[in-house]
Amino acid sequence: MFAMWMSELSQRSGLPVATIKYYLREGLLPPGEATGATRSRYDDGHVRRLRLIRALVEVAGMRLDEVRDILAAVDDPSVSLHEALGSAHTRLSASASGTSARAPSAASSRRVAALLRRAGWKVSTDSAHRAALARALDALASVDHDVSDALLDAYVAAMASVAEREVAGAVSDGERETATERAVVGTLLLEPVLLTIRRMAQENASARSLGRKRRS
Amino acid sequence: MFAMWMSELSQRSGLPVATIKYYLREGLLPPGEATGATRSRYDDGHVRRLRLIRALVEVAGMRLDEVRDILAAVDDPSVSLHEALGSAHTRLSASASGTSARAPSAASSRRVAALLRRAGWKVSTDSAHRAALARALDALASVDHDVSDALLDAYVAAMASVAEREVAGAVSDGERETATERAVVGTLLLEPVLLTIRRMAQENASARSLGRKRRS
DNA sequence: AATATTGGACACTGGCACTATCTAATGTCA
DNA sequence: TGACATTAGATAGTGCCAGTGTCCAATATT
Repeated sequence: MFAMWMSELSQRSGLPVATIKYYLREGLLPPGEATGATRSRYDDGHVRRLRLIRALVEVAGMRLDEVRDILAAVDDPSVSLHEALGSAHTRLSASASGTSARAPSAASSRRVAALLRRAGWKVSTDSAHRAALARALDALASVDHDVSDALLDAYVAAMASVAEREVAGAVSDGERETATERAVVGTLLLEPVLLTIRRMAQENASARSLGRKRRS
Repeated sequence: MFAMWMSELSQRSGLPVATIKYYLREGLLPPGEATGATRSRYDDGHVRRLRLIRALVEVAGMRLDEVRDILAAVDDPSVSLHEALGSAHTRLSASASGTSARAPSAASSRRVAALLRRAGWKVSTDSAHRAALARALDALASVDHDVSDALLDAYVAAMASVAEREVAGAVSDGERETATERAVVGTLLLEPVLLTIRRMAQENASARSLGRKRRS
């Protein structure tokens, strides 16, 4: 447990003092141990927390209030991980920036239910994910791009095979972090990794098919 | 080609007139056909365009300037699809909100190159995706959550299998839209679908494993 | 004792995505 | 033909977010 003052915390985290104070005010960073009226000691846990905040904001594209919710769940074991992730998920589909999250259509909700039934997955009925997926399908439909069940099933199969390995990797390294924090990181920070690999797969596929077509 | 005035465009799209004017100003929506100094005719292409904009913003979480770049690429065939998607991708990793996109570490860049070599994928050397993936890996490392090659390979395998079906679905329906628009929609609007299914897979997996553990 | 740092409070900034107001020109209907 | 509504275009204002900056009084440090 490396102890340090504010200025060193700022240097180690690479963030301005003013920003760290702001995160303290917003409840994103727990206060240091006060050693008087004008001084507090911070430790490497604070450094780690700041790095996590920045990663969540910069890599996962989360807003600070979402980050706060996630971190609260990481710290408080009485909040279920899935509740926290569910609320964080709202971001991607709908209430992105004030848009009142309209309810998904009944048709899409039924499609999601059928999908989960085919997959044999156990996903709680009131999970935010169900609504999020249904709304995403509605959005696709609104631009005349209905998704086939075949593609959805392909996604399900792909994610099922990947989820196993993700769970396996989650217990690999040491135990410096809590299990919940590892789960959060594994869920949120790996999203851009998966998405980028998907785009590469598409670039590869389209380059390949264009290559075939354009053979002079 | 349904022709209409501004008020009807507003009603059909569900957006306030002021917002539509704003999109016109910002170059997100092409101007209508002017029939005088104070009147223009719009058609259902404008309605479709507005729906696409809202879907990109609400579902894919894009900013308006990114949407503009994407739409410019959709309209102007001289801009390559991959360039447009590459620039849109920058969002997810780094310059999310002003943070100057620092360069990825050499180690991560090498890892990405090795990954692509193993996969046998053809991804252009200066593709934004390479840097994006390397930066995402750096972020993971910064929170002590290094990703195993095994997991990355699993992602590659999963996305390779999925990309085929995506390309197959891209030519299904009619030809009301341009090929580029379909590709954009297929890439961007399906991301939340994939991500949500991944979270469901994790919820299912964790519920299952907790169930095993907690068997009283 | 002189100087530097800090916690805490508060005000201010810049970017984004709208929203509102205004004007002059133009449709529309009685 | 005249009263009324609508619209393009220009400009200004709003609310939210994520910081930044400034001040002050209370310590540390030298």
